[in-house]
Amino acid sequence: MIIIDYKDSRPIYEQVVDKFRLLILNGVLGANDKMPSVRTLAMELSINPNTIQRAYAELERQGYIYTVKGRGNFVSDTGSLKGEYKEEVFKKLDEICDTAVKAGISAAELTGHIEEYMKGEESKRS
Amino acid sequence: MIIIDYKDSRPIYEQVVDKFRLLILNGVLGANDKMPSVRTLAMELSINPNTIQRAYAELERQGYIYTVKGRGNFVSDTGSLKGEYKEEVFKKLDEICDTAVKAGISAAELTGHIEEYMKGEESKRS
Amino acid sequence: MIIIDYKDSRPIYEQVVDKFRLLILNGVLGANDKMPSVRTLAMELSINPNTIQRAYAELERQGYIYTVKGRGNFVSDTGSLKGEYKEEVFKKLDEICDTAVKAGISAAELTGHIEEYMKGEESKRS
Amino acid sequence: MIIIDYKDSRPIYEQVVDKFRLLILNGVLGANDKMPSVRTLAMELSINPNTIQRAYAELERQGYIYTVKGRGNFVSDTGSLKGEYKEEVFKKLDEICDTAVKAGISAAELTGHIEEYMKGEESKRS
DNA sequence: GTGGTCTAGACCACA
DNA sequence: GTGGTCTAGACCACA
Repeated sequence: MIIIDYKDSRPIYEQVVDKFRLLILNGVLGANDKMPSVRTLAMELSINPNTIQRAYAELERQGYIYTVKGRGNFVSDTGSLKGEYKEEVFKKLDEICDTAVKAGISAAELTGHIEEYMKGEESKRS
Repeated sequence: MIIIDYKDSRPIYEQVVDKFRLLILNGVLGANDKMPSVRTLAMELSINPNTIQRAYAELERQGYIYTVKGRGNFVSDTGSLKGEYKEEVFKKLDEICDTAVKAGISAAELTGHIEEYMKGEESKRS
Repeated sequence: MIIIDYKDSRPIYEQVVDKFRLLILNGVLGANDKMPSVRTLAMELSINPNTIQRAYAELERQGYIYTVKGRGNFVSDTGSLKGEYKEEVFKKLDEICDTAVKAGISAAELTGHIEEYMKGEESKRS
Repeated sequence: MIIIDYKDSRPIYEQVVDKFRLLILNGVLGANDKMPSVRTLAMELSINPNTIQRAYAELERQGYIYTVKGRGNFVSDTGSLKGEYKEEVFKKLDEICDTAVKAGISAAELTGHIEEYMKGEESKRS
């Protein structure tokens, strides 16, 4: 379900956070589903439990999961999360576009590329 | 000419690199212009000279500047750089869009947002 | 009668204790009333019986209930309990106010806020 | 400057966070002041550096400090923080008052006690 | 069994 | 020197 990319420069705990965010946002993990236990997942991924712990703590802080002491971690209601995630994505896009324009790339080139790319992806999936 | 944002989480050398890339790409610094000396710039920004050194090394590695021993650093021909920079930006955009789609955000929302945003920016500048 | 909030970060046994303390203090449960049996309540709330056991032990320790072997748990006389509870609340309030003042919030702001808030609550109930 | 209370049930990292929040909010530590280095503070308090690290990470997340890689941690502008802290305190007070009222303590008793207490504290300081 | 905290110690990026 | 990440391993509270 989750694969760590050791060549990725991002820290492991962040990769774990991102993987679970996707799984939760697109409904693979539904509200109140039980997350794998810290120890189990640590074993599965051959990662130290502390690292998983940190990822789960971050997921909880962001509202993706909640902890019941002695029982485990569970997925929260996805309700407002999708909106927040969208804002996050939009903000990243805006920043990239801003600096791109400053570097002399035209707005038309940027929007053109994205539309092109998304069409390509769409046709791949269909 | 260059301002460091200490509250930015990115390392200082990376901020310096990015600032110069923009200055070179949009022509503020032209081909064969002399870069400020490592020591001077370090003093100006109250930064460790090692950090500037590292930024310059990175700029040279990416082909934005070249070094003449004993004389200093100079801006390269911008020729191919703009194309490479564009590729870099496009790649970043594609990655963000990919994960966004995986999280359940539709392609239409993404392209829609970007077009909207770029139009807003364009009208601000005009 | 009792609802557990799994998203609450406090341990379950503590939530159970607090709920019963309120029920006893405001008279919903009167002196010598029988408490639900450990097993029954555990079933009702889908909670581990050990957890209820622990909550009851804590309630007994604080004097809110007493145990009769073989017969069950019963509510104590509320007599002195209300006074103790009040002390407890006052102590918590004092601590919060102390640190607030240390952080630079004025005493007037604190008392002002509380009066304001209580008036609002009072009017809601009437 | 900072003292850990091992009898306090709260985790060490949380105590460190709270101590620094007070120092920053009431101006003992001003904007852009350097925080003690993780290692130094760890030595001083005979605490593991990881624990300090965690406290600092939390302080950064809450906006009290910012990190400059390779340089250290620095105090942020206190501007909006005081307002947020006040909200936090008010929320805690409201919750306590709510449950107190549910337990049968009158609003008048609560506000009366606080006013009384704050007056007492005020006269101590003057 | 489940998560939370902490220590000891290592290694890395950055300045 | 400074912070950031990670491992190994221990101990505790809670269910």
